[in-house]
Amino acid sequence: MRHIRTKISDVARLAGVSTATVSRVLSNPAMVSADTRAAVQSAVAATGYRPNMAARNLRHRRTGGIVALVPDLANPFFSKILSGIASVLGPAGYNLLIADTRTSGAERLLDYAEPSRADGLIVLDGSLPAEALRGRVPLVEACEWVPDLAAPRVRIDNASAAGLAVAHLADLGHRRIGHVSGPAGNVLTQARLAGTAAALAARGLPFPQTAIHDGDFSLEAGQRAAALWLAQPADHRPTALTFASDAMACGFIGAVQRHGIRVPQDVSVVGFDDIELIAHITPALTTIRQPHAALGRVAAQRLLAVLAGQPGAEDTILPVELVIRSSTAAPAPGR
Amino acid sequence: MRHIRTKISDVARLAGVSTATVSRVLSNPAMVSADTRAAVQSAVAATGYRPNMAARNLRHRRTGGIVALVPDLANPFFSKILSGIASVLGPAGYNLLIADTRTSGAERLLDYAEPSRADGLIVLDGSLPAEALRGRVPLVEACEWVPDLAAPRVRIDNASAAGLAVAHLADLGHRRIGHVSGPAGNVLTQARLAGTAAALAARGLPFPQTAIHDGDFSLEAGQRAAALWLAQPADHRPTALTFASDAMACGFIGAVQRHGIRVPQDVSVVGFDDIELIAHITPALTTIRQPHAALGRVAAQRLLAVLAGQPGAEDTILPVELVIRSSTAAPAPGR
DNA sequence: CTGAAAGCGCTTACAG
DNA sequence: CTGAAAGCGCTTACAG
Repeated sequence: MRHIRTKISDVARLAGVSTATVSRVLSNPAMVSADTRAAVQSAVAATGYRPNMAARNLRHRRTGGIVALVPDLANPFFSKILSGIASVLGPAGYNLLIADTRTSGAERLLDYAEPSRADGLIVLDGSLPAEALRGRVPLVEACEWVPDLAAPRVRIDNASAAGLAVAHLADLGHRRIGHVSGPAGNVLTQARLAGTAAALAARGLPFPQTAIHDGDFSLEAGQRAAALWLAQPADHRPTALTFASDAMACGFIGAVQRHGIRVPQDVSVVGFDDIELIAHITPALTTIRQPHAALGRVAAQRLLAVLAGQPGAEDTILPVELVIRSSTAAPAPGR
Repeated sequence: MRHIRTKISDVARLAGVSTATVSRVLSNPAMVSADTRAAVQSAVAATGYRPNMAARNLRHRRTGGIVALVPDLANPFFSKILSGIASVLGPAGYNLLIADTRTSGAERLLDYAEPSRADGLIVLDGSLPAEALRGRVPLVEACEWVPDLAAPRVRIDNASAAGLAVAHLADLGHRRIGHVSGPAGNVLTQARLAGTAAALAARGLPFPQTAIHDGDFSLEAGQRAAALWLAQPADHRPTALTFASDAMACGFIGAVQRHGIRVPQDVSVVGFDDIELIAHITPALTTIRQPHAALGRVAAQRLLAVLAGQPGAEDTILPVELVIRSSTAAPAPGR
């Protein structure tokens, strides 16, 4: 089925020129006279020749590949980001390699940061060890970031985004506002929690420990938060909650609804991310929209700039947006 | 920041052996005497040497990469499949390259099917041109398939899966059952539509043109189907609908709920896929569960088998499961 | 068990 | 404008 691959020497023989000339026609046609060029081009067409990338890369000391290090490929949150990355890397002539940092061990992580594996790295996992990444292949961080790693970061302002959600609820008249956080140790968790606390403090609203539920971004964490919330006395528990992810907000809403609680009449909910389905559930979720595709695109563009020798050290902060839908309302009178 | 990469000759010099010996210690240590091996290993450790993949691949005439051709990376449907693929490719020593067939042109498609680019292909897009893929790199098809392309396929039995949904609704007592299909021309659309028609016919139930809505798997298509369904007279329209995707089912439910229609009291809905959120919305969606991660894993395993020289021509059919939740019930009396 | 040498398929100074 | 030659960094028959 598969025939022997034609190589540059086959084309050279057919065109009656040297391999050097064939190579020049392919990479820098203007260097070659029109006649020779035409002869080579027809030989290329006749043989269906396509250059061997491994050989070309070896010669150029590059790989043509960029690795995206994803914390959890199975999480749909990353699909639009990866799509954004792919949309700029492809046209720029780079391959997109994807590695799931959770399933691949630390040893493989080092492999990915090898110059012979990839020309650059897009790091989407802030929990990676800085020392494994430092001083290796050029990289940019997107969404999350590794605390002690100096690299261009493309991200949102998580603290003020979280503040936006709080402000919206406070404006509606809520006084007891709770927060369901991301996983402990995650950089986003800390930033969003801090932003929540700051926004609450700025309005003179309380933020006791009991108003904070430890989550992990998952649907199940939202369900667990619902169980805890339901267990609190109705006149003490928060009348509104902000969540560090839409998935958790969704898990919470589903769980409380099964207990006869109405959203937003009995409790207001604000998510975080603006994943796709969330606008179509009932109630449609009020949330903080992250520019998923843009985060991926801009991260890829910045990496390309670094590879082209224009680092530009500052972080790129992309804007978020509060999307008000139907899961938030003024608190019930008397609450 | 980055120092010159150490290469095999550096290690050889330090260990006082030839590059051939270093190479042997790395790839086939048993070939080398214990003393030499130890000397080489400590030289490797001292220099932090890691082999250059491009060179090794060139010599081996392989790339170490597998390309997954995805119809739309932004669609979260693929995240678990890709995760399954990555979980077997990584440990097997392959890189996973991802290409979005919608954003990359036909020319780039040919590039991906180049032996110098990838050792194999996992095709997740049935709308690709067979001739571009034929006679090139080894490949397997997963989920979807290209009609005229002979290759191992890893998929579900879409027709009987669709039949499962119909049978469930018929068992509940529904007589007017509709279907919202996938995009025209898609192989899954055809199989699921045929399975729906066959199951309906087997039970002597009607399946008029008016009971079929043309969808495209998207949330918006579900909304459009809702508008059409709402426009039909209540005593004529289907009392239950099966959908070719959960996203469409979700769009439908959201839209009809906003019009005061209750699911499942006023209309029963069965989705297809079992994506993550769907169990947490209200009502929780009854659906056909596809084994997403397993589809990816098995596809990768079959490709590995092909690359190892054990093709095994038949398709692998993975089982599906009807997951009954809360979006289906007996039709209202008198309907 | 080990080394010298050829070669994987390209590209690019260096001459001419 | 074009060719001969070296070399990118490995691996593997082939000798010994």
